[in-house]
Amino acid sequence: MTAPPRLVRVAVPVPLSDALDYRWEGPGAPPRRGCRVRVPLGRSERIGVVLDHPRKTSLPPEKLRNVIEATDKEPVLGEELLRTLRWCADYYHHPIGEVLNQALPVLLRRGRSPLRAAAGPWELTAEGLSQDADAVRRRARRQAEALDILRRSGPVDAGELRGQGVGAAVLRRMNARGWVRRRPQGRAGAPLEAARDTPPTLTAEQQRCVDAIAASPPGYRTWLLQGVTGSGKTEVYLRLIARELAAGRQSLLLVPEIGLTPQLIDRLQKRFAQRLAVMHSGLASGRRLDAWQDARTGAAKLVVGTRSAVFAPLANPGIVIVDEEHDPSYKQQDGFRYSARDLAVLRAKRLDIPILLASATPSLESVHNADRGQYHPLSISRRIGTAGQPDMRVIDMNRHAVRQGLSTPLVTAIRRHLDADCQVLLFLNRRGFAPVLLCPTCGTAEDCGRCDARMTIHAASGRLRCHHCGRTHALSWVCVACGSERVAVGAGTQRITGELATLFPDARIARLDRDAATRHGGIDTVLAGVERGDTQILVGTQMLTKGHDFPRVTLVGVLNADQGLFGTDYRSTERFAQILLQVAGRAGRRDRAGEVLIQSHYPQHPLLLRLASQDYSDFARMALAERRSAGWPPFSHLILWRAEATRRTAAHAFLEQVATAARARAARVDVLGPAPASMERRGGRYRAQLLLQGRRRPALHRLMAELAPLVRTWPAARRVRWSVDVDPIDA
DNA sequence: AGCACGCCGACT
DNA sequence: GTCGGCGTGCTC
Repeated sequence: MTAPPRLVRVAVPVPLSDALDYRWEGPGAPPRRGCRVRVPLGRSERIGVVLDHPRKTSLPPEKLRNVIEATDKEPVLGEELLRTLRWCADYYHHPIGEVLNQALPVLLRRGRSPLRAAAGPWELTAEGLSQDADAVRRRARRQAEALDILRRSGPVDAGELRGQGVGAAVLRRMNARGWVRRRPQGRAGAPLEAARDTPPTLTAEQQRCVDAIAASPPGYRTWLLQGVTGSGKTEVYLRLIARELAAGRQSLLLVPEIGLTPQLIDRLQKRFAQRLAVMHSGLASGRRLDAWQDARTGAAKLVVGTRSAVFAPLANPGIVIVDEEHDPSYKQQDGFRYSARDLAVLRAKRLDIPILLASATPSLESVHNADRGQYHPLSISRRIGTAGQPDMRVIDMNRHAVRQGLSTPLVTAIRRHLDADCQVLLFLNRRGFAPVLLCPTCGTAEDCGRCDARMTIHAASGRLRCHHCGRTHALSWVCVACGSERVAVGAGTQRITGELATLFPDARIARLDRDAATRHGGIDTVLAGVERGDTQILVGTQMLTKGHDFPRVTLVGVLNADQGLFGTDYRSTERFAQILLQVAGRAGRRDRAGEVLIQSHYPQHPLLLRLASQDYSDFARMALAERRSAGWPPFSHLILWRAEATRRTAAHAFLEQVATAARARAARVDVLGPAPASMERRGGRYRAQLLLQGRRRPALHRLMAELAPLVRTWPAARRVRWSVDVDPIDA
């Protein structure tokens, strides 16, 4: 009688729907759920996470392979996260191994120890101390130097050692020999600093929000805070975080993009310096692991991060806060397409703690959830200070002279505000000099050869660039077709900036868009210039809309509102309203009254008229009524299959196959398409999509639970690039 | 996704 | 005669 094999079910980071079974033959008990293991896969090895210890497997015994080694003694993923991630794999119909992988910092994915990441100083071990430096010197000069330094000065930071000629590779080798080790160090527990700012007195409305949450019974509850721009939502977060700190609990604060919210991070640091862990994709992998570890151990009492921080391990969570909850950057747009906002709510529910979703312009889903009693509404309707709501007006572009995208009334207003020593913000959602290079003689525009799009003129570099695939080439004003001289049609931020320079030769003008942000010193430099008051006119794209507080801006100009008025997908109205009100909210803060001017050729457009009142709730009610009558989310649910291939037919044929399989199984699910994507050709690939729409989620997910694993086994699925998008935000 | 195997063109 | 193109198939 041989004992039955001890089995472990391992989620391996490959696009297979299910976890794989392995045999555990190692000494001792098999690793626990949530521990990483190194396993053979085909001819290579992977790091996977143990999900289960099945009694038996359906796999023929000869195919069962052994776990190579246990990577962890303690689970890297706790029960709560494991369950949540399992749920994610099911809900988003994404391979479990890839979902788990995504939730781990990259160093852990590669098998590193979570503990060894501690970026403490290096020190000698007893073994290292006993080495004869001179004997070592003959074979390894650098190692001998390291021995000398560490013997002389005790623990030394890696940076310091590098300065003295001892690189990371040398230390790694010595570490492998057991001569040196990294002294563990609590990174978030940096020297305690006194709070450097004094909390301001709350307004009555702010206080009501804090009190409502504080007074509610402990446990899960979703609060939806709708607070107009400039109403001091951040201070509400800070008070809630402080409450949790006092109770010894952690707070998780999600923000759309760290790079665009330096002011928020700055405020958090000033108030909670010693207990803050910041998590975002821009961090070096070591720092990221540090932050992850600090969150996990509880050393960090406040975890702030972008989308991926929703998977932060939390030792002792007390509250979750999602800032600008409507922001599209909470939705991952490739691979495992999760919504961090939705998952934050799910996690809070599982952790049984309150969650606050906040925005001046909440998503219609959240408004709807508040309307039907799922979420508890809170609101702040008044701004801090005496400024009040800005005055908003639409400029009829058909009735006024326009030069390079700037109408006479707007130019007059800019002059007036500059004369009053105030700042001006101009919003134009279009980078570059001009969006079209047109030949007036033969009427042809220069297209990107790889996308269904025009090339954008970037005058500064003298090049043409496609904003969709990044392709660029030299700019020639001579028409390739007929030899005539071509012209730049339309205006981007560069052109506007140039035009302003001629109109206001003495004004200090800056530009904030992706191009400007990546080139000189970045966003920070531009923002600092505006904050200091050096910059008088700031021209920018969407970046302007992301929560900056510019106290001296009194005029906001929206240069081309029409771009947003005629979107194609069901969400474009909502998106436009959010962008418009967010950018308008930059006008006038504290004690300065604001003015917003919107340039449009359709001044009577009902959406513009409605938004001019700046009553977002009123807009949301109307938009939800439209969604209801059209049967769009949140009154139905969507799952979008996308496919792209170098040949148009391949993408289409694949989705046609999916559609056929779906229709054969669909009960109470509408299968719409396949249809070409909104920009069919992009980067030389043809893109198509197939939409599954259902009144109720369970029917949709039952269908997908069968369909997705099935499709993954199709050979055809290997020949096109495809993905599944549950709750797409651009369908 | 990797990574092999496997069968057809230009080169040490 | 081989190196290597990517189609096909599999991974516990």
